[in-house]
Amino acid sequence: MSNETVPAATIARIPNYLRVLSRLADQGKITVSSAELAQAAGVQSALLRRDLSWFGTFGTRGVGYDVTTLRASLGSHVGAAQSWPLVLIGAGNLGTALARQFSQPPFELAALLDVDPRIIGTKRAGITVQCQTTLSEVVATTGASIGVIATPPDTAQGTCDALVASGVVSILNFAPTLLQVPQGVLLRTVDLVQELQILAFHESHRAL
Amino acid sequence: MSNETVPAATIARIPNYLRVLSRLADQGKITVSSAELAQAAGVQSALLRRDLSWFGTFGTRGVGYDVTTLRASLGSHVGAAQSWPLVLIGAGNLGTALARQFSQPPFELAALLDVDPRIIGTKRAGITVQCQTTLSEVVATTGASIGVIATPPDTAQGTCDALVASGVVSILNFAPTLLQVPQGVLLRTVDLVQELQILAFHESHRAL
DNA sequence: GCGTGTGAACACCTTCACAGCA
DNA sequence: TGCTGTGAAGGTGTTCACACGC
Repeated sequence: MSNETVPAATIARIPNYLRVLSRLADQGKITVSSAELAQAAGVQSALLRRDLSWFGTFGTRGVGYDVTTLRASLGSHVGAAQSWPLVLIGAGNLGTALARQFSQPPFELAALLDVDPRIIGTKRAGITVQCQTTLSEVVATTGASIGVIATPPDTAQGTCDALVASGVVSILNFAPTLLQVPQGVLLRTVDLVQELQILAFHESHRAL
Repeated sequence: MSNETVPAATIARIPNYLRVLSRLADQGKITVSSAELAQAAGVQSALLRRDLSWFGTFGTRGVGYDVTTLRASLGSHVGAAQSWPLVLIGAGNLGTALARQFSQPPFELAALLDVDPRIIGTKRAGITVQCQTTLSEVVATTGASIGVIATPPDTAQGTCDALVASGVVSILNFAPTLLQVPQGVLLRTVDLVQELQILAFHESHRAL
């Protein structure tokens, strides 16, 4: 079972489960049933069990799951076992906000870059902003494989190309643009306005 | 066809199509085929046609779609015909970044609120930050039906409750917390770290 | 001939329901 | 008995492939 490809939908839910498990662990809970965990994560219990089954069998029938064990196992499958150095480009408000959120394990902010000479050298979210021209050097020395784009949309493609050129193979894009990347580079775009538009759609169709 | 419920997956793609259509319109393009449009939006042409078919038939066989007509029709179905006043709570870096992005049509930033006395009264993203205690007053006077949460996670639920109490029925949450809302309130949570975790998962499974 | 619109096939994802083990 | 793990069923979303109209 654990050798097939894990569904994308499952992967998207794992971080949720991990967050809930951490909260439960903080509360001192030892074991948890699929029903409880699912409720806290906002999904059906059968779906939770199905999701977990892709990674192995963790539970004890009649009892439930050991909170810390499950968190550790799940985390290791999701890459929480290793540390992920990141390069973040764009130190505006969005970049600064992301820098703060992306400084928690297993992620590690290797560098925060920008092109604006007025903010290069200043500190944002506890890290000194470096000049974007040092990108490939930074990638080489830190071994960062993930790049985050938080630049204005018109410079996003150029930034993306620079990231690819310097050897980054996974890119998370927050600029509202469709980016082109070569084969083999993993790109994920988060469009903040799009989320609002989805909400507006539902809102305007309430009266059905 | 247009009377059934539109799939959530389709709705999530419409903003993409609209963005591409706008770009094409700016470039002076008059008509576009489903193949071109789909390519630019990063989907299969058949999927694009299927998506459009939920809203009506817009194309001309053998020719394609009229760019401006399609954009207008699609936009009207998605709520772009009316204006959406928003209330944004949390004027930190994230809130400020969102405020700027959420000030474009059809959205209108009715108010930017915070609890921190040091930033209340200052300007962020072109709007003066108001005290959060004025929330229900602001909602009442502006008629805002959408609220955006950009506060720290520990105050997010309280903020959410306040939004609901003041009459907001759609909430977009950027705090990494699972929020509870009463029946009838539409909640959408965007977890920025989660996106990064999904990327890390794929990255750590490259060697399959 | 070309490209849309769509029935039908397919793939993916979720839920049901229950066997099996603590 | 209680809860997990999972075959089987059901539902949702995507792709195929082609009839139809320009």
